[in-house]
Amino acid sequence: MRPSAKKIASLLSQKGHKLTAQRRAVIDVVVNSREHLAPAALYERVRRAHPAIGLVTVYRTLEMLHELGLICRVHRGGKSRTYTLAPSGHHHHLVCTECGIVADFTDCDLEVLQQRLSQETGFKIEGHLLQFVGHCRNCQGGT
Amino acid sequence: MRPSAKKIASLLSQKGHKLTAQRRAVIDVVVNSREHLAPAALYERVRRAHPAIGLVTVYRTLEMLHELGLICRVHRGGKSRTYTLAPSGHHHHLVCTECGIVADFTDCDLEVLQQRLSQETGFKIEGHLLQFVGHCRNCQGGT
DNA sequence: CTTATAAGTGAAAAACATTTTCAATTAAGT
DNA sequence: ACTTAATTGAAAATGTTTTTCACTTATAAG
Repeated sequence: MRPSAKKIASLLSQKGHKLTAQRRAVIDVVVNSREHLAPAALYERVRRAHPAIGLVTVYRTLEMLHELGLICRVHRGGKSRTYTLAPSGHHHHLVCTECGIVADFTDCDLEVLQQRLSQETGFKIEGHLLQFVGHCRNCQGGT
Repeated sequence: MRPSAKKIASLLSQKGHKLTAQRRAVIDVVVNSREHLAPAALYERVRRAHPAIGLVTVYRTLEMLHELGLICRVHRGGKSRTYTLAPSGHHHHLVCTECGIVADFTDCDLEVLQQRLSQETGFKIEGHLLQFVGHCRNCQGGT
């Protein structure tokens, strides 16, 4: 179940952050978007409800929400980051290289591999990034 | 076995590209570096052998080698790309978030997962990105 | 309800990595 | 050697993200 804007706002203030109109506006957009959005795209949408907001504030708010684990960030090849509401817990992505749509999935079964790598390399492994790329149903016909 | 500079150079000209001093210099650095290097870092090293080279040329050469599949590119969280000589075939990375060092590994066993996802989502999956992050042996003590 | 103040804001500038442009240079085939 | 299309490098353009700093405001205390 996706968290509501109210829930996120209240978590924010519990953590000692102020609840400004700008932050509410950013949270609203994130909560009401199914897609992964880049800061610039989010900024456009937020402006509809709050025309005076600055792009900087959007960046800052997204970073903050990300640090609190409330939204999730995906890096897409050098271009820009995208953010989306964090589904509860650990998950991964399936990205369409044609249209950029992102599907989520949750199970990955990497513990065994992780443990072996940890032993072999001496790394203390703290996380992983798993992402499949391909073409979504809609983009399979075309050139 | 890692390909030699000669081998790469000859592949380049086979593909109809000119063999310039600048390209040779970039190839030499890539072949002689064990690490994954960002274009700027590569540029610094190439300048030792070829002081007049431009950063643009380094970018262009890396892009070209990458398109030919001769070197491999890693995206590291929004910052910059890094390049390294392509080990033969499929492989993945283990990145230290402290010092940025990258270790490679080759086996990932994702076929089963991939097939299931493909069925569930309708995606035609063409590849995947698997990367572990953590702290390497040297960076585990510090703050 | 005021007040104090630390947190938050936005415009502009800085900081980056990367790409584009374009005139000058050069590798490689004839 | 000659020709020419590919390549180069400086500078400018682009695009994203961060920093700076003077101004504003949410929130807690009185």
